[in-house]
Amino acid sequence: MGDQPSFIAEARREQIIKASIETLDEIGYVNVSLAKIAKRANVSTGLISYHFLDKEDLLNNTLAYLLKKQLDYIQERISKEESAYDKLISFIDASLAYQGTHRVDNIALIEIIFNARTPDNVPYYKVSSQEEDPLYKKLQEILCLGQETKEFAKFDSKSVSIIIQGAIAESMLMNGEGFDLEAYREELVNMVTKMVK
Amino acid sequence: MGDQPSFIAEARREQIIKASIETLDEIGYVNVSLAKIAKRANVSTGLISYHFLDKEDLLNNTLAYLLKKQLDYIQERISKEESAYDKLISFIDASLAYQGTHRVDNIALIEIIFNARTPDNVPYYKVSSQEEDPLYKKLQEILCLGQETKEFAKFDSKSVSIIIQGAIAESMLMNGEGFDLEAYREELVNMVTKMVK
Amino acid sequence: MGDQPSFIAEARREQIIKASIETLDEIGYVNVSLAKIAKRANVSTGLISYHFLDKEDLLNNTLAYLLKKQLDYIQERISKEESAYDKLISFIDASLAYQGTHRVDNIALIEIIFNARTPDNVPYYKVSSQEEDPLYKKLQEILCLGQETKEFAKFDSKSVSIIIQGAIAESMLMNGEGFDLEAYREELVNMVTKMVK
Amino acid sequence: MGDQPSFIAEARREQIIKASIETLDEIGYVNVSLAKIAKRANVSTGLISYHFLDKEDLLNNTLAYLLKKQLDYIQERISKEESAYDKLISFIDASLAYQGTHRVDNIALIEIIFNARTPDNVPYYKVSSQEEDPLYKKLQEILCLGQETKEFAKFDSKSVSIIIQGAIAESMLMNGEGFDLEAYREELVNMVTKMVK
DNA sequence: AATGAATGAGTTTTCATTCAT
DNA sequence: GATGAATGAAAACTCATTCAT
Repeated sequence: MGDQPSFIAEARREQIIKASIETLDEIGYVNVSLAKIAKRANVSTGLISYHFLDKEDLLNNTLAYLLKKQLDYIQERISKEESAYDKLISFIDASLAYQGTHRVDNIALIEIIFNARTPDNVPYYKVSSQEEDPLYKKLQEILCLGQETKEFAKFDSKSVSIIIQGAIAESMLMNGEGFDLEAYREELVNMVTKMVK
Repeated sequence: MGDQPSFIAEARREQIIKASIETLDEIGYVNVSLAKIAKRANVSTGLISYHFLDKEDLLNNTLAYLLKKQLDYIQERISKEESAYDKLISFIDASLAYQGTHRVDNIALIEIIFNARTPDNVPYYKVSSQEEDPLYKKLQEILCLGQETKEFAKFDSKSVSIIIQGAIAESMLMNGEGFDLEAYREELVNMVTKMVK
Repeated sequence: MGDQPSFIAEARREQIIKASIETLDEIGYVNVSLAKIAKRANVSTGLISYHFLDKEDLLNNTLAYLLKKQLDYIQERISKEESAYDKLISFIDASLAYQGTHRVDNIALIEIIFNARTPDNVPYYKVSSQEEDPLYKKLQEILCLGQETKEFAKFDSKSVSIIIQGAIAESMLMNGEGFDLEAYREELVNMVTKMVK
Repeated sequence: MGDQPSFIAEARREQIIKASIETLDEIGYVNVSLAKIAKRANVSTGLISYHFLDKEDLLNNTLAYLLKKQLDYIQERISKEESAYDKLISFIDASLAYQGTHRVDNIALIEIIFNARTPDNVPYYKVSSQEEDPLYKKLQEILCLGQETKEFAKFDSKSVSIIIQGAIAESMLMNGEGFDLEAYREELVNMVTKMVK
């Protein structure tokens, strides 16, 4: 009747996306198939094709879902802070915290970004950087703000945002007994403070 | 009579590994198949199975080849420096330079590490971190050396090595017109100097 | 909603099983492939994988189908007789008759039993003997019944059932012009009568 | 120089045939490959192709080797007896004994006979029966001899030889705890005596 | 909106065989 | 005589996708 997807359709799409996330975490992008996602979602394979154009479309939607979830989480924390410095620390804290509390989402995110390619074979990790990534924009915004308010020293905000994002991303890959997230957070805040002040 | 592989076998293996690297760069881990690698190497698929146990074995050998190549490159640069600080800057310079001069190798490396999983589905990027990665060991070694010689201030060498590695790794993903590697290098050296001194 | 396979699925399964039987007869277990069975059944290979777990599963189902068919045929004949002796002769007659009227089924049965092995390489002909084979049980039952009713003399029913089954099985392998089934039937009944009376 | 195969060639052929027998026993006809036989014989696959025309030729030679071994064994025992009856019992004893003492050879024999087919897809078990099989001929010879000497009663020697061969063959398939070969031998001799006298 | 049946292409792997050395 | 390198075909199986119902 209308153009909007019905409630039930929207619910199904989310159900499938969630199954997709769990499957990505469990067996990895390479081993993921629509059949396995369908089984986990308790629906038929045909239904996935009905709700999504194709496999690529499903994974793009899953990626968008994950990115939005992460962005919302972090943005909400930042918005509570006033000063640029407090926002920056909050950005780091939230980013690190998200890894701990949303492990499955995080793995799924990594799996898609580092495995998916556009139809002309450009890797997503090359596409979705800096220019377009809202998290990158947010971080740079904070750094620029701090420089405007003289909270921060002079530096190339682009480069520093890459360094900070790298420090956050790299810690995602750490696991096992050897890694103490709390200690890392403290040292990272330390170092970032040295960098920007 | 010996157990060592013959010259000709070794040459073929390297030929196949190189074809594997180029194919990984071009179409990505997910789309790689033995048939495509074979076509690029101008050999039959059967020959790949003859020289390698299976696909996993081929990619493990490709990974080892790439890691050794990268490590050799960086280590050679570091060894020319005397002080811990010079070694550290050299480590960063060499790491960034390697990205520029070995683009294809680098993409192939990323593709394998972020896509391959062990038979029981543990991602390689979780397996091959810190504890075992010789590059990580090298970096930490330099940091500890600097602290012993009082060149560097006190800090948690593990955490700082993650930050530095993250800054290097993150820049690998940058490409396109927006990114100025030279400027990034300069700012990174700047910031690392602030961190360790 | 139920767990039972749909009518159409069941029909397809039987169609594939029948194609499997014909193919086994024509080219033998060793040369059988899913592709050849699919071609004979006029379906795609994928459909076989859709309806059966794997090749082993298909052949196990084919075997079960053949065994049930044979057992039903023989049991129906036996049940019409009253005395143990009549049942015994009926068992032999039915067994021999089945070979003549179900030549293709019989070859397929032999092909599977003498060629298939369990995943740990135990031949089926070692697995499916005496203890479990319902035909063996039936035969022994008849022999024991005859001994209880004093129709038969004393003898080791296990051994005699092996002798009789052997005589039936061996004749399956006879073909060509030289073999006169009717004469064999007569002599076998003769000899079995001598054995049990 | 001459036309006869050299000693060394003959030795190699036997080495390969023996490896072939062991492999047939272990993994069955269906799973046998030249590569596996070569590995067991500690030679290259190429060498098998050098000494035998092709796979079929190797298995035909293996079959001939096994049949001769079995025939020699049984014939040697029979020849020691004088009367037809003693020869007959000796035939049965030797046949049953061979199974116990040459288990591996026996399995290999079964595997070839029930799996191999001629190029036009006629199963070996249909080809090698009665008319041509020397063991069958031997058995029939004994039965006819006994009838000539009046040791035995009148019966169709062809049919009875099938019954006896069947009784022997069937017991080959028996294994496991349930089967008592000694008891079976005794009862079989019993019954055969009833049949022929 | 949803399913299950079906396809055809593509996957990895194994195989018998050949041949230069 | 013997090897190891190489091929091309065929194997079993999985997959994304389509479609009738």
